[in-house]
Amino acid sequence: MSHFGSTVRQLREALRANDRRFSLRQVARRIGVEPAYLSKIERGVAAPPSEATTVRLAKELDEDPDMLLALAGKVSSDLQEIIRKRPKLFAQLIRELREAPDEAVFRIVRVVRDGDW
Amino acid sequence: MSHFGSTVRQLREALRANDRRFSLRQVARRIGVEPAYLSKIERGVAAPPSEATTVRLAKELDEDPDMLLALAGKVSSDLQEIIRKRPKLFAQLIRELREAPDEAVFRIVRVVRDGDW
DNA sequence: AATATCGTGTATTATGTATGACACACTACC
DNA sequence: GGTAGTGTGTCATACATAATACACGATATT
Repeated sequence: MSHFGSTVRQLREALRANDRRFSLRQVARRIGVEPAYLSKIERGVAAPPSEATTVRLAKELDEDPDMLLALAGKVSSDLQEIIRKRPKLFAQLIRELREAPDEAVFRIVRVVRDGDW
Repeated sequence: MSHFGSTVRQLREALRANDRRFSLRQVARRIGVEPAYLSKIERGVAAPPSEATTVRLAKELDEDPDMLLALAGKVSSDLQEIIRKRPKLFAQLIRELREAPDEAVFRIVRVVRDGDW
């Protein structure tokens, strides 16, 4: 469905071009899974791994964890927790922003970050 | 952990006070699950049900689905989908708003809803 | 009193999730 | 040309999720 596996493979191969420590086997070893499993994941034979494993993989490949989690069809559990604490409020906000252009959302982020409200 | 079951029971009993159609059995029947299962859920013997069942239950009890889903430890899949489409953007926004007061978040909702973006 | 309805206990099941173990063939290196 | 490293195929497993089926005793209704 979504190209989680192929994206991972692509990222890993790119790193590997400059550093032979990024073989499938060595990466698998560093993130703590069996090579056969990572192989299946990269080829889409196995579904994307758990959140924890996906995050370790993202860090290993120097990629944004939220990005990789999204490709895996997941949303980081810390974000979910924030939403669950005020479900009505955040549900409304997020649905309201569904179609808002990137720039508009980012403008809000900036306003909130700089904190002059 | 969280009182999903007891909340459901409380909501149902409240409705039942004025309408005997809100017995556990009849509610279970209307939302399409076995009475024994709903019984276990209300007592916390079984974990909260699936998202679909939780939403049917919320509607039956005239409660906000996002609220009940939150008590069930879940986040509505339609919200997750919105986030997954622009993970970095929404992740940043939500984390930025983690500690923001309700009123501040709601002000943003209002601006977005009414605003010219 | 008979009947219907109620909530619950126990046992069971189907499906999905997240992986590990081991063997094999290919390639690269010294 | 052996040794080490590589990716992959097959099989198995442990655990969680999401429920159903049936029986039973208590309560309410007519």
